[in-house]
Amino acid sequence: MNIGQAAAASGVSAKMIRYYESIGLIRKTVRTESGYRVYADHDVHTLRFIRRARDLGFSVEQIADLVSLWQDRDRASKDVKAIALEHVLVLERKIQELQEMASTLKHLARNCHGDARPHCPILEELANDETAPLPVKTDAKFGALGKVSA
Amino acid sequence: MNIGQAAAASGVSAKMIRYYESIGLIRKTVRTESGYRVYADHDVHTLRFIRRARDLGFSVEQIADLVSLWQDRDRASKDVKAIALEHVLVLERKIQELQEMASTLKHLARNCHGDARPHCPILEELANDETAPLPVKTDAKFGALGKVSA
DNA sequence: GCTTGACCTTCCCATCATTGGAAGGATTAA
DNA sequence: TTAATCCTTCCAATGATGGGAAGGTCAAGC
Repeated sequence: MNIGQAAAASGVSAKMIRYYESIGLIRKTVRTESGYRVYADHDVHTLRFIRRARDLGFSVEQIADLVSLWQDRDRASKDVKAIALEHVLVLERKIQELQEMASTLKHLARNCHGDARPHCPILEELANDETAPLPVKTDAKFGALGKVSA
Repeated sequence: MNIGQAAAASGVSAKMIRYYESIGLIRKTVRTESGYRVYADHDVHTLRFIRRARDLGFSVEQIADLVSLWQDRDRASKDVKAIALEHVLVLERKIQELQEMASTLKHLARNCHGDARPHCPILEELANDETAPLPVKTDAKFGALGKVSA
């Protein structure tokens, strides 16, 4: 099986298969005399596993861990579960972040007439200086006020 | 005001201020004789606006639109509202995607003992070939079966 | 056998917003 | 004067993916 067929059979693009090989997520395959990569059914099986994990939002690094646990007959299921639950936490943190953005925006939009007039609470809120930004990297080591005399 | 002070006052890092300038999101500032960028209060105000928009997840491109609407006294609030609501849609789509991932994973994790034994429904599901992947770019133009005879 | 088109190879570039760091000049306080 | 701090520009990296060029290979049809 060539890479294109493996791609179609696994749902992982040929580009990504080569990439996964280059970063060591999957092993280098046998090549034909002319240099074409050759894949067997079990390679496609692995690619499908990777594809499913990717669809669940796992990072390539986590996928590498999952693949190696998958191929380890003596794995402990708690190791797999730990990766999954850690990822759930990340997902839920992200979800909450996005929900906060969305609800703020919906609130602002609800109060915006959305007509031809210029008055707009959305812009007003964005321009609102009362909303203090958190500290941030400034390039300067002691912030806007200079070094506080110790 | 130097860039570091503008950064501390706005919550946008000096690095990003330079970047925003380079891509044209903000105007080039006056410089001192020695080349230091000089910022005024209204620049900080703009940077805070940008920072607030960024915190709400707007892309730089959208922020550029918002800034220009903000500075246009004759804007129509519907133009602002359209950008905001479009972004809400994107956010909600993303939220749903992440929620599906999280709920699948939680379901799988609930059924995984998470002990020292190797049996693991999480890995089983990832390895499940029944879950058909969607079509994907393969590098090949006619998929795994070759060109269908027309 | 030769042409053609589909397929493969490697290599480089772009994305998006952001950070890191190097090399070197400017400013400022002690 | 010196040392610390800040500024400058430029280059690189992130993560996962796609785009595309330049060129070699393979299979089908004439």
